[in-house]
Amino acid sequence: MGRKRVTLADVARLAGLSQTAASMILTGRPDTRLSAEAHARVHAAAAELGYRPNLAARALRTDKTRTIAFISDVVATTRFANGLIRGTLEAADKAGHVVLLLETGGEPAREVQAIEAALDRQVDGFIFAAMRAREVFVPSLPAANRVVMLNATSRKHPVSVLPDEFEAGRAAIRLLDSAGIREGLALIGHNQVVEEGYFRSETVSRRLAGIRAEMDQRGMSFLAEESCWNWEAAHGYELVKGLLDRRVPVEALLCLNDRLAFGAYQALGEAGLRIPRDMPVVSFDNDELAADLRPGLTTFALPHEQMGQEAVRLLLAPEVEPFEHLIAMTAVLRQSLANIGGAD
Amino acid sequence: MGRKRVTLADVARLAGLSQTAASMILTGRPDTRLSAEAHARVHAAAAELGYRPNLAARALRTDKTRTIAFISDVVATTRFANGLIRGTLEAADKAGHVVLLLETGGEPAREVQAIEAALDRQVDGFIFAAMRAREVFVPSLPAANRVVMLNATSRKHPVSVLPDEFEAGRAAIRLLDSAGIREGLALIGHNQVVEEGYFRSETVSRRLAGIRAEMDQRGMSFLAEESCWNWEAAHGYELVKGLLDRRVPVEALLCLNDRLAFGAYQALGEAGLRIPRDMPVVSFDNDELAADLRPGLTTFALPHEQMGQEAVRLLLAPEVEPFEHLIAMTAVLRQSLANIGGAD
DNA sequence: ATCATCTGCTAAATCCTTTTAGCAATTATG
DNA sequence: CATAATTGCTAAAAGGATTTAGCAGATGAT
Repeated sequence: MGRKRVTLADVARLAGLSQTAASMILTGRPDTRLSAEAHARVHAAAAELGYRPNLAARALRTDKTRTIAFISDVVATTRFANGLIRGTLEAADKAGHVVLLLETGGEPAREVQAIEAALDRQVDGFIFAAMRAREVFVPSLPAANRVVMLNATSRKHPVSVLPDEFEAGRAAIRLLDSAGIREGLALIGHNQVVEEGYFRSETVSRRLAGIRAEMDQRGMSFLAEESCWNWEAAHGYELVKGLLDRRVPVEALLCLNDRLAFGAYQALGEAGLRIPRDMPVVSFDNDELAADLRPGLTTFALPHEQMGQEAVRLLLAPEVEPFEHLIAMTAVLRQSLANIGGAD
Repeated sequence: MGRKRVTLADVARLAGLSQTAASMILTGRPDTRLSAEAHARVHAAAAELGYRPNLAARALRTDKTRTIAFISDVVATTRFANGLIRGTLEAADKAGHVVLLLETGGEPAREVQAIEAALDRQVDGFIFAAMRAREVFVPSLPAANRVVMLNATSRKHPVSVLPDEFEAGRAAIRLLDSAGIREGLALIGHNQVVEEGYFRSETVSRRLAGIRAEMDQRGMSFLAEESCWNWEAAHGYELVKGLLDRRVPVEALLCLNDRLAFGAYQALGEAGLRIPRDMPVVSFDNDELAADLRPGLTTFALPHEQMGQEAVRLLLAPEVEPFEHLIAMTAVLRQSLANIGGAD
């Protein structure tokens, strides 16, 4: 009940040594000359009393808090956040750190507030995460602070972690080709503006660039490129329905994300077309719903969890190359593409 | 560059007053007798220097950190987490607090670790969140700590925030009845064990209890109750396909969650049945996918965001009734149920 | 024997606030 | 007019760690 917190002084007293000695021993200083016996006594005393250092006091002295700030634009609307946060949490935990979660809604004013709140608490580093990979405005920070951009890029802060979209684009084409699909392929969700990288997603433009590069190399080309602004299920439905209504002789779909693919499934279902027999479908993201679709959707997974882990690793590493760190997107093979040995 | 952090002493010096005065003025103490002029000078000095208090120092002195710990079993697997976290973040932000996010995977050892990490950082309160509402084991905490259970219950900690599942169950039946559906109704996802509340979900058993209570009152009963253990899309598919194969003359489906409903859609689609004309569907959760289904799924929304907000409110309120605080689940009307003025 | 070096340890300062106790001058009270 | 109360403010302690500077005794070098 009324027992006060155990302090270092208590430990020192029980061990019969000075606070200095206790501190040095417990923090594991390297070149101290304290005896083995002193070490043993201090550790024993700490264990006996259940000593836990007061981190506020330590922070006051050392300016280190073993806390990292995760500042994201939106946790809310997107299920993508989960993986990034989970990976971050996991890696932080392993490194004995803890995560302060802050959300800005992408509004500069709230970004400034969030940064100040984090600075006030003397976090050891910042992870700025965007839910759609893009160039993010980051208000200026005292130079000493370490920053990693997660699923985002920034002029000021060159260390960033991104999915390897270009390579995924290439791999998707290779996968289709190796399944015997070289013609009659429709691209669902092409968007000129996105492709040029002006808006929304830095990386999705690379996804497309990878697709086109690999197709060029193999002498392939799209039979149709259906374009839309947003990439929701409803848009996928409309685009594919349009294709079918116009009787374009499409033989396979490459959807730019899983929600578009979901919409495509709906349109194909209504038209009585079977996947993959009548129409194989390949997509990107590995959204949760990809596994729930019937048949399961073959898709290239955004490696969010690994990205979160990598961000923490970079943040805490003694030194780091100031580059983009690309994480591979692996194919998740399901039944929407036939002739391929499938896994879950 | 090399400029050090501005401290309270700097502010006091510039204002020509003592640190004590500066502290009292900036923390807005009520009954101090400092002159209006002193107030003005201190505020001016603080503004001029861009003073921000060192929260570590303050925490050391006051034991308050304006930080709350959000300890959850799983952020990962479930999209439900988003709403809870977002609501928490929002309300915390409004109250000038910040959120430490910790994940335990439901493992007691990690729970203990997470609590210690949070205690070490002197958080002002704990929110324990479970992704499926249930009784959660919480390792013992120093009695002084405030605790709110979010989407969870605990013997030790009586303040909890839960969705009002019972009432939602009743409302679902009322909604079906008012749409003219009184017979031929099938329940998808019934599960004896869940209903008795032994496992997984404290609240889903109430959902069922509400359904049954309202049906009894109206003299209604189910034509079929299809039971399964897990509530994934695949199970919904199997159950509904089974019903159709057995030619049970079902006229409407009440699914216990949206993923089951998703599976039901798939089975109905394959059988060539139209929703809602041939088969209306009503469900629970308002999962993200409910809006993306065709037709849109009418469902009772889990009010996760409000729940998160309420949890913070309760945590920071001066005093609180040690009860369950139930948050209403509102109907989201879409096209899967006809004869009802539909929204969105 | 003398001086330097090493060994094993500690006293005290420091980080930055908040808070307690109290001082000196002024005003009110009997 | 003496005493009490009020006003407006400050010095110093406290909170719990880390770190700097340095002490006393033992050992080694010359």
